[in-house]
Amino acid sequence: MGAVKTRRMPRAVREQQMLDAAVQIFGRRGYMAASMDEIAELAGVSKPLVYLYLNSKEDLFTACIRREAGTLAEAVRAGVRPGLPADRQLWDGLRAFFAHTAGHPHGWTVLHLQARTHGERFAAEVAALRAEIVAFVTRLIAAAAREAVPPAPGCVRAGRDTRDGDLPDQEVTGLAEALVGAAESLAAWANTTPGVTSRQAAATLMNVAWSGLGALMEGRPWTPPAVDPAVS
Amino acid sequence: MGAVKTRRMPRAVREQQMLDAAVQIFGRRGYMAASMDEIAELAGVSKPLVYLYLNSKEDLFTACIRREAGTLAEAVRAGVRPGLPADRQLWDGLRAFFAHTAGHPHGWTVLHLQARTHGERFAAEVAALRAEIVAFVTRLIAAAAREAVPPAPGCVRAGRDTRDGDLPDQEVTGLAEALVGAAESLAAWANTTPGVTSRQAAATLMNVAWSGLGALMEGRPWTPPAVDPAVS
Amino acid sequence: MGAVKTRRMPRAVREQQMLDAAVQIFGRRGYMAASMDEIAELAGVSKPLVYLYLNSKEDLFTACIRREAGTLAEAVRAGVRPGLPADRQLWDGLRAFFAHTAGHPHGWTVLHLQARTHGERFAAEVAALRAEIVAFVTRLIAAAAREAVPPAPGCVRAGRDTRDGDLPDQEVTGLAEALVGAAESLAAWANTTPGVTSRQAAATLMNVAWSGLGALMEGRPWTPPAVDPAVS
Amino acid sequence: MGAVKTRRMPRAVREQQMLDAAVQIFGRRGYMAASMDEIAELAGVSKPLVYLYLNSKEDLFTACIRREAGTLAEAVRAGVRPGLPADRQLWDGLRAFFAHTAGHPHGWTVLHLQARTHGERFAAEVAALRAEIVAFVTRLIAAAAREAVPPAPGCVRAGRDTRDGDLPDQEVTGLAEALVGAAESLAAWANTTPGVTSRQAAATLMNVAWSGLGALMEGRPWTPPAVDPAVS
DNA sequence: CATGAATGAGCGTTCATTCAT
DNA sequence: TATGAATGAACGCTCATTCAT
Repeated sequence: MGAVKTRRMPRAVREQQMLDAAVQIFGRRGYMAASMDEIAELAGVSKPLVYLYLNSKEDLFTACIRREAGTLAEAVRAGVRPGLPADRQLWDGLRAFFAHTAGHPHGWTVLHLQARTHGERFAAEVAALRAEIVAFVTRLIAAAAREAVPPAPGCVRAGRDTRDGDLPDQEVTGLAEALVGAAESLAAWANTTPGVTSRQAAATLMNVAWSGLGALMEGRPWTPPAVDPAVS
Repeated sequence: MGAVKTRRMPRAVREQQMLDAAVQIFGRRGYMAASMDEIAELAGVSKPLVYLYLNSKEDLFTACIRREAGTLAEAVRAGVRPGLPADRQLWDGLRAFFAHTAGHPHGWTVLHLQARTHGERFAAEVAALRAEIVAFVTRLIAAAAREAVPPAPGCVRAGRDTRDGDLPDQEVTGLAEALVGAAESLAAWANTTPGVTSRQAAATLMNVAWSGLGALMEGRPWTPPAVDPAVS
Repeated sequence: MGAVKTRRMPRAVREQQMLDAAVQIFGRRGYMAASMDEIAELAGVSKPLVYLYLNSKEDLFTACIRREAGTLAEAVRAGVRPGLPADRQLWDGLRAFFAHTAGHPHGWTVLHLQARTHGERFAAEVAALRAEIVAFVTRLIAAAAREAVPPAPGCVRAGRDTRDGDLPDQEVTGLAEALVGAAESLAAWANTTPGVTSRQAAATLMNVAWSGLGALMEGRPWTPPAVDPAVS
Repeated sequence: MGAVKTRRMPRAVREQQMLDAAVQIFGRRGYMAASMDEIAELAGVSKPLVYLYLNSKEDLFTACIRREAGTLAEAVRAGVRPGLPADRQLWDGLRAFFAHTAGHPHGWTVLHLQARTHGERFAAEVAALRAEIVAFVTRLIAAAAREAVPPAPGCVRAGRDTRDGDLPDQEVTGLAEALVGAAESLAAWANTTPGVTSRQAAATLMNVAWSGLGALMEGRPWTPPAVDPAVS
């Protein structure tokens, strides 16, 4: 392990090596437990060079987060073709997401666990990525609602108006949050459970999510029990 | 701030004070950034006493995790009445889960973020809790399937056999994982987004999840597109 | 060298040992070149203890400056008896000053050289001491002027009014500055030149200074040549 | 800021640019806090070139000291015309000294503060300059004594023989030391106190010093009190 | 002549942990 | 029971200095 000691590399290359090493160490040990010494050694350079190029531990961590967030977002974006129906887009996005996280476990750990655990400054970096994905999912849900709506012109389903605005914004966001959380959870599960492919994980999620959304939008929601006064 | 300085407390009480302080500090600062000095000070005792009772930082953290996992599990257990229908049990469990995490933010942070980011040793502790919850949800899903299946004896739904075993174990576990992940994500969302109550979060989740499960078990799953040979 | 390793000392004692060591090292190496390691070793304690008691290198240096400035000021104050004539007070003050600086060379170096060379923050600390001494000298000069004035009641010397206000404030301050600077210079000279006692140094300075002041106050100043237009 | 980037300069010029930059940085930050990076950048050259021309930080600092000492000495020398009376020579020398230090504050800081605070090696460099100035002043005092002595042939002043040898060498040196110290102190005072010109500072010093010397040489010294046996 | 790339060595600071009382 | 006193070990960061081109 540890890059072959090749001297005199151009700066850009060295920087990527350092980021590779840093993502690995940060993913394994966590931000605080990771030592710059270990990162430098794994990158095959001396510590001062890491500081020369990346300034500080904080900046290095931020650079890791940005790079990993960028490649993950790009992977999902590349997996989705905008023209297709909403369910197909979601399916493709999920497949790309599971595939990328499975292929970059350290990067995923950095984004999913480490960045959110060590200070607002880092959490904010990932929050942008998450917000982008949640927005993407939100758009798909809205699109699905629109596609699903016009069953019969003039038809009104049981006491509910079923135009797009059928689902309040906040509920849509909540649904997107739930879906993203489920996906994150399944990614970890699929990546650590032998015998589960990322395709199966995606299928499982689509199954429950898309059907649930359909039922929801067709006006067949699950009804909570009347408020139990003892629990509020 | 900090417990009132009362001398000569029985050991059990002192230990709880220390754990209270530790959970708070670990939750606020994270495992590594938390200092034994600060914990001892907040607990109102001297540092050697912390070591006398709890041996080391690792052991102290483990004790925190165990206690918080125990109280969370107990809260969920207490919220559910076994005799009721599966959907009601799930609803009650979710409500209890959201309520407890909202009421113990430091404890929840310790379990959800800190314990999973600082070494296998701690992650394993929470994994046990998560496994218990996933198992609980898995049982409910299975029960729901059983309840849903025999709608009319002799009825056979479109080409699929719809007994319990209809859904393979692995898929059920996957569904449970997804549901738990969605719940975790929604807990964070509801706890940090103003205007969203934990009840609404629970309702949103039940809506999509239960409807989705119903559709699944009635043999109307979402069908993935045929494998695109170009992407595998 | 280095205190005998005596364990478990009360805090106040240890702090003085640390300050002793720090003054010595700071005096010898300068603020920046002094290492906390060396100071701790000379004090006979571990480095963390130095930080526990004195917080940081800056604070340690400040503490050194304050202590040395305090003892020097105290020594001068103790050497002067307020009731005596101005020349006697100045003489006693000089003797005390030379004696103290000769007896505490490291402390004097810290005050005179190091503190003024390493940042405004430290310079300001010594400035207070210096201001006190300059003020003391200023008072003596003014007193001398008052004593010298009434040679004959009604007598007016050549075109100059010879009350106290005779010498403008700024000039008095300048004189005090000059005298203090001369004293500092002579202290270094006497302390490093073999065969020169601090008594001789004091006598030399009194000789020129007091006579000069006398001449000045009697209205026989040295007259600068007319302004040479070539030099401005 | 920083020299315009002009390539291919002759070595001598480049060296001067480096020394200019170094004096400025050393003066501002102090010897240890000054970084070769900053100096090279301010000089507009790359760091290896600084090492190529000036070997090391120590050598660079030494070169700075030598150059600044040289220009200061030269300025004083140029300000004094040997044929004139001693008091006029001293006055001119002081004026030149104050003017040069005021005009080269970084250089003066390097000589007066930095060089004396960072090791014998550098202190010795400035000591040479100081010795030269002290020697110059010593000569002037001696000349003044000679001028002052033969006021009236045959005249003998109160019990003291007043030829040149009247003042022992050591005392003359001490006087010169005092005067130089006073000048240094006044230079700092005049350069930092608004409303005080270097001309006033010089006048103040001449006033007290020359009158004092005069009184001294005319055999009217200040007499120290009898040794107080209690104090030694 | 000039520089981008690279490092050995060391420093200020902190922290979990223990001893002696 | 409880604590003031003390430390070994490590970490983030910087800097003077040198290759290789």
